[in-house]
Amino acid sequence: MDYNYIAELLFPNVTLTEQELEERYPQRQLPEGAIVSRMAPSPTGFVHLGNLLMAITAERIAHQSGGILYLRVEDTDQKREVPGAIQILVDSVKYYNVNFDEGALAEGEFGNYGPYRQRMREDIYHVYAKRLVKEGKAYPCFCTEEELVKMHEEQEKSKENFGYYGKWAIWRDRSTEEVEEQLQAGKPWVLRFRSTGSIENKIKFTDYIKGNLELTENDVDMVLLKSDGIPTYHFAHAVDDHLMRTTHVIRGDEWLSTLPFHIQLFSALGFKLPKYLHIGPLMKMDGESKRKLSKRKDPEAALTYYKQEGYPVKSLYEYLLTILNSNFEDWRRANPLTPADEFKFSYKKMNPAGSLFDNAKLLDVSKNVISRMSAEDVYEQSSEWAKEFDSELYVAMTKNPEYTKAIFSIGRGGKNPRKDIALWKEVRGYIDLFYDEFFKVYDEYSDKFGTNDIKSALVEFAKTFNIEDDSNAWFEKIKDIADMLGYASDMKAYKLNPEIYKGNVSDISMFIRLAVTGKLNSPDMYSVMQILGYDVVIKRVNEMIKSL
RNA sequence: GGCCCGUUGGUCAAGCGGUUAAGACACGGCCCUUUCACGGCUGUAACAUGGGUUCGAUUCCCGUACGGGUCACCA
Repeated sequence: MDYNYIAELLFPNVTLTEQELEERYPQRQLPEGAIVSRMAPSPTGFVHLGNLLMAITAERIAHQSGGILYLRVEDTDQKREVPGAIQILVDSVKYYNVNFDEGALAEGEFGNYGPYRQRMREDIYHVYAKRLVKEGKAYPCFCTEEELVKMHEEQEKSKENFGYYGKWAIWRDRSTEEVEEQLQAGKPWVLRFRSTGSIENKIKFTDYIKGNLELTENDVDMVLLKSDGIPTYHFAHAVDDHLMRTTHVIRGDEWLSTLPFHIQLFSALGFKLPKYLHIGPLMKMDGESKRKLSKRKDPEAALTYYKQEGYPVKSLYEYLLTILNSNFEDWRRANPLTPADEFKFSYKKMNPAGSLFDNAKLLDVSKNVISRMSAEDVYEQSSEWAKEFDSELYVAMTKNPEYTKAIFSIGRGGKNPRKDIALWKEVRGYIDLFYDEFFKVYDEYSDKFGTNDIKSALVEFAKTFNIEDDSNAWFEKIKDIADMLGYASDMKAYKLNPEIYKGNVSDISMFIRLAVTGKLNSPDMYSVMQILGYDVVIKRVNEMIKSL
C-alpha cells in the first residue's frame, strides 16, 4: 500500500501542520511540579456522583500544586448529546466547589488551548491522523456494521478473542488499488490503528493510584476516526491531552482495559505519556452484594438528588473528601473551622479499590458540617433550599428572618453544638413548632398521665410563668409545681424512693413541653419559650387546658 | 469466555515483614441530663482462602474463591 498516496486521498484538506499546532499550544509556563489536569465529561446532561469524585480529585491535585484545571467537553458522540448539558454540568460541579481555570464553560470558552469541545477540533485530529496513515500506522477500514457483528458472532462461536485483529483485520493489508476503489465508490470508512502489539507480551505500567500493573499488550486495530471523521475517545484523548499539555489524567478505572492501547497510541504519535490516576468506582450495597452505583437504578447516583434532599454543598464535598483521603476525617476533627481546601490532599492516600457509598456516614458528616455553621448560614442555606423545594416553609421562615435565626441559634456556637439537622429537608420538622401555622397539639400521650395532674400543672404554670425569669428561676417554678402535685422535684430523691411519688419533675416538664411545643421532645425548653414569647406560650398552655 | 483490577470488623478505613491490628460511622451498655440532641466512658466485631518464601507474614510470591471492570464507528 502506498501510504503517502492513501493519506492524500483520505485527507486532502489538511493544511495545518504539527509544527503550527505545537507553536499554537506551547508548553505551559508553570512552576516546577505544577499539575495540569482536566475534567472531560460527555455532555449527556446527567452528572454522576462519580463525576464529582473525579472532579474533586483533579481540582485538588491541580490547584494544590499551583497548576491548572480545565474542562474539556467530549462531545464526539452526537447521539448522546443533550442540549444545555454543559450548563448543567458546570453549574453542578461549580456548586460543589470545583472551579475551572479554563475550558468550555457555559458562558463561553476561556483559555489558550481551545477549542475545548472536541467536535470543534476535527481539523486538528486530522493532522495527526494523516501523519499516522503516511507512516503506515493507521489505515482505512470499509467494514460495515453487519460485517463486524458477524465477525463478533463467529469469534464467539469459535471461542476466540473478540475484536478486529490478526486475521480478522481484513482491511489491514489491502492494496492501494482496492482502497482507492472503495473510496471512489463513496464507501464510508473508519480509520483504524495498525497495532503492532501481541497478547503474548506484557507491559509494566505504574498508575498513581493502582500502583504497579502488569498489562497485556493490545493487538486490536482500534478505531481512531469514526466514519463521520470525528475521533473516538482514544484518539481524542491522545491528541487533546498532548496539545492541552495535560500532565495528569484522572479517570474511572473502567479505562484500565484500554490503557495498553493508549500507551501504544501515544508512542506511535511520539507524545509523552501523561501520568494516570485510575479511580475505582463508587459502589453500593444491593442485597448481599456490592455493585457499581448505577445511573439507571440508583437515584443517589445523580448529583441533583443531593440538592433536592437538601444535603448542604459542604456535606457532600467533605464526605467525598473522606472517601478519597480517609485521613481527612482526622484532620477535620483537629481543625473544625479551617476551610477544607487547606487540607493537604494526596493521591497517595487514595484507595485502589472502589468505595462503598455509605449514606449513614454522609448523614453523619452532614450533621457535623451543619453543627459548625453559624445560625446565619443555616438560615441562608436552608431558606434557599426551601425556596425551591418547600415554598410553604419558605414563606413562614422568611417572614421574620431574625426570629428564624434565633431558632437556629439554640444550642449553636458552643464547644458541643447540637447536631440534630443533617439535611435541609429536616429543618421543617425542627422549626415547625415555632410557627402557629404549622403548630399541632400532640395529644397522643395525654392519657398516659393523670389528666387532672396535667391540668393542674398547666394551670399553675400559666399562673406563675414570667418571661423575664432567667432559666434557673424558671425551672425552680416548675420544681415547685412538681412538689405541689406530689411529684419529686429532686431526681436523686426520686431515684431513691420512686414509690412515694406520683412521678418526678420530668413528668411535669413533659406536660408543659406537650402544651408548648406539641412534641415529646424539643430543644431546650427555656430557650424555646424565650423565642416564642409570653403571649404564645400562654396561649398554647391555655388551649391545652381547655382541651382537657 | 479472554484480559485486567480488587479483597483488614456490618460500612469507611490506618497499618505494608515482628503492633495488645488504630480511628470514624452504625449497633449495645453505662454516665451526664426536665425531653431530644450534644458530650464522656465502655462493649460486640476484622486481616477471604490454600500453599509457599522467611526465624517470623495481615503485610512478599503463586493458586483458589468471591466481588468489580472491560472486550462498540459510547465515553
